[in-house]
Amino acid sequence: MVRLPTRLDRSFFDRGTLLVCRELLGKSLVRLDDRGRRVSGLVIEAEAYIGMEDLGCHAHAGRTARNASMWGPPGDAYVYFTYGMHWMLNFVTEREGFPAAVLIRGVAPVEGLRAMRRRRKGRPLADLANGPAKLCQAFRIDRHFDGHDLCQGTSRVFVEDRPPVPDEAIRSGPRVGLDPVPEPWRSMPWRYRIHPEHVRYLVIQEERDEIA
DNA sequence: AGCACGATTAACT
DNA sequence: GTTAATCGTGCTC
Repeated sequence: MVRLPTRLDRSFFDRGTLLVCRELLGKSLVRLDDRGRRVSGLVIEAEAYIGMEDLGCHAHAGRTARNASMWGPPGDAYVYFTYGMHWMLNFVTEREGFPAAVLIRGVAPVEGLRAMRRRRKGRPLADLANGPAKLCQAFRIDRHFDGHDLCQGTSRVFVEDRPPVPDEAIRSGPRVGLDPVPEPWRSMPWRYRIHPEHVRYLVIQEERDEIA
């Protein structure tokens, strides 16, 4: 029997951030455009940012207009602007009032490759969404989605369930880009990614819709 | 009002 | 390996 993919609901995100981060790997990030067309890809890399104690987390300096979404309910988006040109997509985790989120750092394109390539100025498949700012370009995600409820039925950005990825296919290590952050936060192994060989296998399962 | 910085990327040498 | 791009944000004056 064929099961239609189901959208992850709030209970998925209302758990420990490391668990959510780990389990987001292999799920499908979906973006619907204004005509209902799908751009999608499998989450292949993600990082956890957990609470005000975590000196690598934007929440550590307290709540501001920019990072307020992190204190919101699980399943909301936290989208912020950085380096004068880049947007970053996070999913808020844990109970409302506790600031934590998972940064989506990489996606393997599956649907809407043409739209992605247009938005990414004709770059090769491998460079379409293999970075936190790149995937926001490819999926056209910006401040419009900050504080947006991704679990609501009308959301144009959401995550669809997929089978769990086995532990053997997953690597973890220190988070990226935290050079000035003091230990132990700088070295916490809160970055998770799927081994490239297994990504290849998963994408084949998805039957990618267009020729590279 | 001014200023330093950034959970990055692309284009260099 | 290095570095410019580019600007919203948060902090200081």
